[in-house]
Amino acid sequence: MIQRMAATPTFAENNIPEMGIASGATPAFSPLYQQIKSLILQSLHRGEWKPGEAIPSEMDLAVRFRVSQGTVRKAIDELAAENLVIRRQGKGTYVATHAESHVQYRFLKLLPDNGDVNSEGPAERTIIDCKRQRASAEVARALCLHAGDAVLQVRRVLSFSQVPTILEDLWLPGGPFKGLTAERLTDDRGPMYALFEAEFGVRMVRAEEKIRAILPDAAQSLLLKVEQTTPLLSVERIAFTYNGIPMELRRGIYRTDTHHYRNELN
Amino acid sequence: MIQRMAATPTFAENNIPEMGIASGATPAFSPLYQQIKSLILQSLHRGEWKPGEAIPSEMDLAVRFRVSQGTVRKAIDELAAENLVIRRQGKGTYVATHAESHVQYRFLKLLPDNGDVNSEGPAERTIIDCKRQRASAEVARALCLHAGDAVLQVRRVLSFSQVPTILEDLWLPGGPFKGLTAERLTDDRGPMYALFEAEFGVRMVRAEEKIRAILPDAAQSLLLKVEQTTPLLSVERIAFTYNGIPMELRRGIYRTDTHHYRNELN
DNA sequence: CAGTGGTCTAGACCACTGG
DNA sequence: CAGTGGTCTAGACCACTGC
Repeated sequence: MIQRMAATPTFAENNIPEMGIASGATPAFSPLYQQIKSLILQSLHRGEWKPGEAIPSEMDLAVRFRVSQGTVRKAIDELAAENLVIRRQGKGTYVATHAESHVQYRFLKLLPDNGDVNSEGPAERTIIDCKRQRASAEVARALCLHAGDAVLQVRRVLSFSQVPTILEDLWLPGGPFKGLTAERLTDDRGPMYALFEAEFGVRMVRAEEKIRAILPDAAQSLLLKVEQTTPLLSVERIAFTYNGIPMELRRGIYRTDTHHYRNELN
Repeated sequence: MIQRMAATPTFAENNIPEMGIASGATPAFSPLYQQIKSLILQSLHRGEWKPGEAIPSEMDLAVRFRVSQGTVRKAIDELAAENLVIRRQGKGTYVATHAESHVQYRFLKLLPDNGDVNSEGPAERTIIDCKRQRASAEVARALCLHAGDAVLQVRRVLSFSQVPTILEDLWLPGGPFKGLTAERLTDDRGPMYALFEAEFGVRMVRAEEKIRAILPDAAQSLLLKVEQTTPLLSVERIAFTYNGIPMELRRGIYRTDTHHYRNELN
């Protein structure tokens, strides 16, 4: 239900029954373009347009929502700023994807010390483990599940130029990722998040990381082939889908003698 | 020199001689609002409006630059998105400042593990050293100076609840920071970047950090009161002013047993 | 060429602030 | 109340894409 601020000359008291927003109590007022934005967001979440596909043109959306093109434009501007959508002049607006994103590995901030990302080629990936489990209290909290719920745990190593550099443990909610196997992961090339989109319809949109310095335990030092006295970067990530629902807990351990974690502050 | 895309009905071939952009060869075409944005940027850089002050209203700027309010608006939108300026409805648009920013310590991403920032109170700061020096090759490169140029080096410790948690070394270009002394730093309360604004007219706008895990050397472990076997976070920061000129090199060493470095990915 | 996003304008009205 | 930023519309034209 779209609410207008007040009577406007052309569309006084105009409302569209666009897919009911649960139709509960009318939410606190928000600007038209925000309402449009969240309608588009719902369509993205619902999979009306898949990653990589074009969404309708601004004019089409304006007609559909019965607002001016400028209002749709402002909504899409925000979605583009949040990397949910990509505008291509002369072509259209496309649903962002982790595949062919050309900023592949968008969430991986580890770079080689000699800035050239291409010098080392793509990461070699080794799946060490992929098993179904019950969520520990800690994992359940991070993923908004109940302790004991089914989760998938994956462990893998990423190597650059044959040097094992990253050891990662992932926990994924069992429901959305039903059917994920070690083979599926091993066979795949390209970012893991691209596979999640294509196979499970789960698109990661935003993430939070907590970073610490640690020493590896015995198993970790073995897998990364470093001494147990080598300080390593511990990176705990929670990744979210469209509606801010956490869909992945990831604990990475990074070697930082030849690489570094790069961050930009604004 | 403002260049318009082509003849527009009202302002055909209209140009303003607003403060010459070095007047060199006309730069490749850019949209009007980008030109306005960079004119405003120059005024900020030049100090026409100081941090915390209001800039002219959108209407005033529109008149001054002879464009419509909407175009000025779009320019200011981008400046606001980059945190260079803050909009306050009903009041005006203000030059952003590190003082009273209410997101104080905007660039400090270290948080206590029990999310509550207020539980530990403000950081206690101890200046250990502040001396004039000649830039090493490495420092010179980071600050775009020549090796041997005058730089200021500062070393300080930040403690939370009496626990020394951060050890920082700073290098600042000698020119812009002429007159900075240990006393000036010690007497000051509030963020260091706020002092830089107020006393030296240097506003930090953006920064890049390289993060690694390290073990402290003898001096560092002494100052932070940790064993030399305790892994610590090494954070190397280069901070930039308006025009992307590097004005600070900072090497921080963070304890991460009670705190963590928090990052958001989009 | 038609269709898309990108820029620019002009004008109306709203919401908020402070005197 | 006047002045500010915030929203919304309508319409013109530009730049780019692909047929």
